[in-house]
Amino acid sequence: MSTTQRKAKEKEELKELILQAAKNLFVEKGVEHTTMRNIADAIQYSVGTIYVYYKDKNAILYDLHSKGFQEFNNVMKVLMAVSDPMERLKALGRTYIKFATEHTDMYDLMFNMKAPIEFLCNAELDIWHQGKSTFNLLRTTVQECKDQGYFQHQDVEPLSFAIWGCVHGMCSLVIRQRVHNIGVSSPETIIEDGLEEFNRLVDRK
Amino acid sequence: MSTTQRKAKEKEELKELILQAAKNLFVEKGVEHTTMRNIADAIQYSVGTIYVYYKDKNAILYDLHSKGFQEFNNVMKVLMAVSDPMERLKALGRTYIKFATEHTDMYDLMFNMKAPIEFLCNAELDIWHQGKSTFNLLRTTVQECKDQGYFQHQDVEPLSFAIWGCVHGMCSLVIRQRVHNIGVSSPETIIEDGLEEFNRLVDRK
DNA sequence: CGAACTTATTGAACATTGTTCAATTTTTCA
DNA sequence: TGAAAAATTGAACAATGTTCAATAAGTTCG
Repeated sequence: MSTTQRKAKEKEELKELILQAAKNLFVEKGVEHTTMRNIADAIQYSVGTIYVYYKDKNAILYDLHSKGFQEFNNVMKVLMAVSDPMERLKALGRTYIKFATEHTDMYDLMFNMKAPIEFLCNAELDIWHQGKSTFNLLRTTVQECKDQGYFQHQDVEPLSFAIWGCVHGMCSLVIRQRVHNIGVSSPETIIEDGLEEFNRLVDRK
Repeated sequence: MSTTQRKAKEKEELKELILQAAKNLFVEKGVEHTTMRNIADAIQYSVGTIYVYYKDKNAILYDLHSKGFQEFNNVMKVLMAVSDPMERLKALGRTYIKFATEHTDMYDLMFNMKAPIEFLCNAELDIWHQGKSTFNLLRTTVQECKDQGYFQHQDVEPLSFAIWGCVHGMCSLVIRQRVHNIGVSSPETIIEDGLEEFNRLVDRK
């Protein structure tokens, strides 16, 4: 069976090679300015080969999207070690922003682009597990804050969504360039400053 | 001069015709699934004619984006009549969400899509006036809340940005389908519920 | 070893896009 | 009316995602 195993491994390796080449090109020149032929050239294979390993361009995008969430999830999960829930909540926000600003293109792909979700819908996967589990980290943390006397008379799930929305919204507005040239005093640090003020709203019993 | 005036008026009318046809098609089948030929067919002109009135597809998108902001601005400006600033702040949020959920495609174009901003950058317009003036409505309202004793020790500009981010983020997550199939209990009303909880965070002295 | 069979790879070909521009039609006005 | 100006056309182009018959490489077994 060693040959079939080796074959399978080689196939996986080539698939990974395609994925990484695609990622590099996407980061370098943007998703919509990267062609299938570009990817093929980068790995020194012909266009046709890519279609053996991926159904279409969206499939590559979805795979990248998945890998991104895996990593994102891991980064966030580490923070569950912070015992104080309010501290943890703040840390989740900081880490989220750090990820978004350091991996702009990945973040865009994960949270803004339509392609990966279209692929997901076409594939008829009715639950988006990765998104669900990341959101659960937040929901759990907010619940624990509530247990400690924060957020009295507040509903955990909608509140968690609002918090997620706030952090995501700030990142999204900056990434999608809706804050540039708008007359904001410090565009470089506006997200961090925004988070600081948001934390002040949240950290009250 | 009546002929030249009429000519100018006719040109404007045709430009508007193109714009409305484009908008209808965009709403109907999505921006990226609407072709220039589709727009031409809809208005019973040939493709070439469109290019007399618009430099390229992005120019149409930008024009639509501008018109959208004009309307958005008008809707929001009305709320400045609400004298109590905290009430006004909440009304701004509600109205923002209403606009976003009722004109999904327009909102997407205005706040998420890259094309209009790319056009803006290429045109070397260094200030995005419409975005600026809408943000100022929010900033002014937050400032007035502060004058009334809310948001003590908070910085108005970053706080305004955080508030904007929260509302935008929730809308964006829903529109871009990042909340579907995630296990949230009430996806239909999640934005409104989220806003309600956010308002509870904000409405404390 | 080598022939039959399986798998992997290729790249020309296709349909569809945004965009251009020389040719054609329509309008203007002295 | 007829020549100049303006408006409109649609075939043609380059670039894109995608397909698939043809080719090459690898595997198996007598």
